[in-house]
Amino acid sequence: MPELPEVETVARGLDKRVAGDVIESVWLGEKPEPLKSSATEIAAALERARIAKVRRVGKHIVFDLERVPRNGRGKPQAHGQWIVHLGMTGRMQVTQSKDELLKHTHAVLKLKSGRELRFVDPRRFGRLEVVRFDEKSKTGFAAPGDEPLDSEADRFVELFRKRKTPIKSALLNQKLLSGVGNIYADEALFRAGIRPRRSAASLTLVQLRKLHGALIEVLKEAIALGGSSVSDYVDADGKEGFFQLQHRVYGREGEPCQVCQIPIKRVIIAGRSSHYCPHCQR
DNA sequence: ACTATTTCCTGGATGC
DNA sequence: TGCATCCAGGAAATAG
Repeated sequence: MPELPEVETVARGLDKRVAGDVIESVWLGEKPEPLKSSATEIAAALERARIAKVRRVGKHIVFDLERVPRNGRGKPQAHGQWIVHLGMTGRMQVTQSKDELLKHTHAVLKLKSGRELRFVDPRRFGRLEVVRFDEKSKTGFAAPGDEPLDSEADRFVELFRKRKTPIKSALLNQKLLSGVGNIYADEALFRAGIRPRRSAASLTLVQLRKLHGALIEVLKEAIALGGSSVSDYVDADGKEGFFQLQHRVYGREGEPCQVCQIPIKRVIIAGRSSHYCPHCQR
């Protein structure tokens, strides 16, 4: 499941491989498509655009697009952005055009280098959209919440301290922080020693600060290992991540806690599996 | 203004 | 072996 560390890994891989390349043509799959923008809008924004940069914003992959003047001279102009959300099973591939098309391929971009950039998503939870710049506005895509890795402790505390909802739900709320999903919410709560059902408002300042530190720590460690491969996540090179081996609670229901040996519990909060140690987390 | 619940979607796992 | 059912979950939509 692509959360912040997985999307960061994919975006870095894509930037390394396709930045500087030019999109020559776009194919989009049959309806119903996982599109937020219309197919026409997407094709119009992408065709003949140069990929200046690929980066992550929240759980979104942002392709910064430029247009090169028709005569080939003059500076490329910032033109718009292509936003890809991988959902649960979404995947970006950089392939040769002769490579076999995977089932559930919803978008194929032909690149000037002869390669293709493909979006594959069996479960169709992913989303594609474009943001086009004009003379007046070059406001790019912005995630609804704060970037977890850039968040300051004081700001983090302020975001959460008045919420009555369980801290687990608050961590998953993209309007507060953008990028945290089920795995890293559970892992951060374990590291901070906080039970997922505790209401955010009931936590002390010390606990909230500890959670802030734990979240940044676990996200950074996960990025360093290329993210977590559970179900079918792979990066832009088709390689799996390794952070799933470091999970201390997620997906470990019934296994002994690595700290106290008490079995890890699993409960449902806000419709999501939540894993925790009943002894270490209070 | 918040918070909680439902819905979307398909492959893989499980049960009888 | 085969068929039905359940489950995973991000975020938008809906309801309270």
